[in-house]
Amino acid sequence: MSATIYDVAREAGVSMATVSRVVNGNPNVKPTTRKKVSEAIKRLGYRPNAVARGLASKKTTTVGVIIPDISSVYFSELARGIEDIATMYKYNIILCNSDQNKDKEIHLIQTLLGKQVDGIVFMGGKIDPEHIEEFKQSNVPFVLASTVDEQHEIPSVNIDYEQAVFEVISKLIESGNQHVGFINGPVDVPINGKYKLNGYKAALKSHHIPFEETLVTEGDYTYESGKEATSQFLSQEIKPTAIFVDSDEMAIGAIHEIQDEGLKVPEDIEVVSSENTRLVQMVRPTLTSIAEPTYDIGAVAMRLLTKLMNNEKVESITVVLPHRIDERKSTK
Amino acid sequence: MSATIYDVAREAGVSMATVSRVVNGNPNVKPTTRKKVSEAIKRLGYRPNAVARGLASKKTTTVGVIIPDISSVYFSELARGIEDIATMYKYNIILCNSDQNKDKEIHLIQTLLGKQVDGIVFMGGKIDPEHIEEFKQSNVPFVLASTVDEQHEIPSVNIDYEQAVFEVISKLIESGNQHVGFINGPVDVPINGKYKLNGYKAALKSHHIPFEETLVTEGDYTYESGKEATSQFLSQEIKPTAIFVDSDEMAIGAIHEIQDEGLKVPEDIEVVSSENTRLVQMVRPTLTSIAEPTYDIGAVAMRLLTKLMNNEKVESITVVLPHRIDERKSTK
DNA sequence: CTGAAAGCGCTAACAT
DNA sequence: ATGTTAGCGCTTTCAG
Repeated sequence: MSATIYDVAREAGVSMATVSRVVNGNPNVKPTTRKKVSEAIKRLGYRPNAVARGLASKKTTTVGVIIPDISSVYFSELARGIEDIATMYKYNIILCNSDQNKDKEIHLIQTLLGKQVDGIVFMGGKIDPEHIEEFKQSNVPFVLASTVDEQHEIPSVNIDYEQAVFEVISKLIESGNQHVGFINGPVDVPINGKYKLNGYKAALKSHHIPFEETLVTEGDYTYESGKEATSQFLSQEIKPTAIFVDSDEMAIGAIHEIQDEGLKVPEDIEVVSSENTRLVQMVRPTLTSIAEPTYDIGAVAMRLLTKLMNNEKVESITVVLPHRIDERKSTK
Repeated sequence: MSATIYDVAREAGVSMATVSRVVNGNPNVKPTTRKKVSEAIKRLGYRPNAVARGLASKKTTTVGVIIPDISSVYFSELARGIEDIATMYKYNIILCNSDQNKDKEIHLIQTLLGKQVDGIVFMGGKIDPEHIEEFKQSNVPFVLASTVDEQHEIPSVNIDYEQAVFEVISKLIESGNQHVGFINGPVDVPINGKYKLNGYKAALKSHHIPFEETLVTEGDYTYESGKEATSQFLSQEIKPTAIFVDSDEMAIGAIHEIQDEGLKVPEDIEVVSSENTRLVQMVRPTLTSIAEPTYDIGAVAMRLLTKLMNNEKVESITVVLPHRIDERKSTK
């Protein structure tokens, strides 16, 4: 067995309260006794038991992170942002994959709360009343990262997806494209089905271009689905001369499908993507993309959570990070 | 405050011991009392406090995962394998990025042990005596994933890197390449500097080809470093006609550099990669690669850890998973 | 089948 | 500046 605070106290000839004080850096300890205790600690190889500490103090310095899929490039960059800031503030993270499945999500929240995490960063698709209920019932703060709560009740960190898509589509139209295709992500998640789609429609409208049902489709973020959607576009009567794709992986699929059909990007068809992961550099032509600050979304979300856990004042519960559009070789 | 086991006991008119039994599925409870307790639990919205349970039982059902960088495609796939199996066995994981920095690694181990994790999956570069010391001092099991301990003292899950590289290089030689380049990962990690390099040299030797210093170089796994290393190769007197690259991202860099120089893959230069992540499908030509079962390494490592935590018998402490070579369009 | 009671290792008043 | 003393919420003998 490893040494306990009691062993250290005995070894150093002081009470456990004093040991606790030096372990926790409490200044009310005479330097000489501090030294005595420190030596006893070293001699015994004492390491504080965080579980006991958590039970007594009701703080675990651990936060829960619920993420759809850590093996996705996009989410793993987000996760890295979260973890870096967590580390900076001395928190550890319990990482859970939800696969965007609501039952799993609810179950994970329960498990994490049972483990007494001090807060939770949640990434998911659709937030519905059942989620909100869980968030509110719990007595620890939640922050949504890259996930929107349409009611703006829950703290969240995002970019303005609608605006970003509006800009991209407008640019494409203004540079002469009358038929702009849109390969969206699953539309049951509001970011896609609502905000991004709205941005797309708004851009068309403001340029007096009629909305064409067949130019909008849905993929599942895989390379293959991007390829298939593009294949469908190319076989239609109304073919797009530019395609906006909701993920880098799908966008690479789109480019390859276009090239496989003997067409050129961007000469024949322009392609714009939406995540700006490292992948954009790894395809020829390199991908123009909405530059979503993925890492930063995670980092800012975690930072916001630390404030909430600390009962610090926060200016705004809903933070919207700026985005850019990084132009590369897949557009003219 | 949320309800405690004591509240439930009172509500149900039983002792806390009985509540504990029903919560833990102990069969020694009369069905009627079980029912009474279950109802009280539901009524009060009772949720067991895992921290208290952990303190009393000395088990946290949480394992630590130390990983170089979760945002890397390779490691995030490994992590997903770990997490899936952990979930299957009712464990949660505390995920920590080490950046392959030894001081951080040691510090993380300390932190995780302080949090009383039941076991640790460790991924890193070089395992040296200081690590081994930590592993042995602790009283919880460790498993190395995709990380070799040259002494075979610590349980680990890997593929046979030396053999895999031997096969790849042999194939390349046998199909007519006299000059095979090798862009390795950082050689201070034994998997690269020792095993993979040995495999490379052994293949040359068995085909009576002299080792050529300038055909072996080192990258840092980034796209850019793959491109640079290749550029260097192409400017040399002795140019490779085939290149084996230690990561998909670097391999894509290599392909692009070759193409940017007006050469063709595989006609002028063949390229083989080594991770077989999803990236291999996302480049043209698609990448021939050593198929390392990344997800499985994580999954098997976690499974091994569960056995160790459970004091189950394990056939072998050192598991070597099979690998394949998946041929695609970047080789003839 | 159920209850009583003693901790698990630590923090946090409250004393001194 | 240091010690005493309750718990924190649960598991786990040990009785009965």
